[in-house]
Amino acid sequence: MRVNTPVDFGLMIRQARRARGMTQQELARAAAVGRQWIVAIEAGKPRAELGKVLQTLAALDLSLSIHGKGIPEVRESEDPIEVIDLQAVLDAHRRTSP
Amino acid sequence: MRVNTPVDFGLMIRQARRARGMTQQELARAAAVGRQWIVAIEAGKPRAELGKVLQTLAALDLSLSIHGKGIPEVRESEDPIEVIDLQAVLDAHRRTSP
DNA sequence: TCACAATGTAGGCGAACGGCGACAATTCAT
DNA sequence: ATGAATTGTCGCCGTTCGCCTACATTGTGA
Repeated sequence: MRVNTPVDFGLMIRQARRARGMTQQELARAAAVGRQWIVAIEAGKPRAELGKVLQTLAALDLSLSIHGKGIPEVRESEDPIEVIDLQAVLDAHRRTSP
Repeated sequence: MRVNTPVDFGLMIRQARRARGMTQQELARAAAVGRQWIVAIEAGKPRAELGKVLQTLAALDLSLSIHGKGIPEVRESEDPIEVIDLQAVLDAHRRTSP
């Protein structure tokens, strides 16, 4: 889902936290932040620091993607998809089951 | 592309800015932040405030998406995806590169 | 309904923010 | 090679952060 504002982040974090049955206290510990910081970010605090936001998303096993002109779809270092020689697979299949 | 750390944000912002032929000064004005703030965020400052980061992405016409368990794929109000006639695209491709 | 957990709020504290101006360093075109 | 544009760094300053403790509020289950 797209996130455009700090309020969006708050809603998403709260939703994901609840989906995992976590309390604010638990999430705070998992993300290494104070409990009131969770309260604040879930309320959409715009001046929250970026690093803690990312820590929190990670603690919730959420991932962020960025899109737009000039941004490649994937990074080299990102887990590459397996390369398959479709032709070879098909050939092999034809040989075994004609 | 996935972004996991503040450094990732910095790289993406710089890349998008250059892809648009903008100077740090111009981006700073467009995002309503100081020029030194752009310097800092592009360097990966972890304690930058969330709101300004989002302003900057908006100024670059970049969009953020969040994914994970408990997060719906799209929001009701989100702009619908373009409908593509795959068959037509494939037909055209076959004609140009048989 | 009642008690307890979960969540939201307030004040105090040291630390860091981000804007600004000024200056160095780097990049780039001519 | 040289000069301008772009980018990076420094210090000052008022503001805000985020953590903490403690207390108010809301929610939830027995």
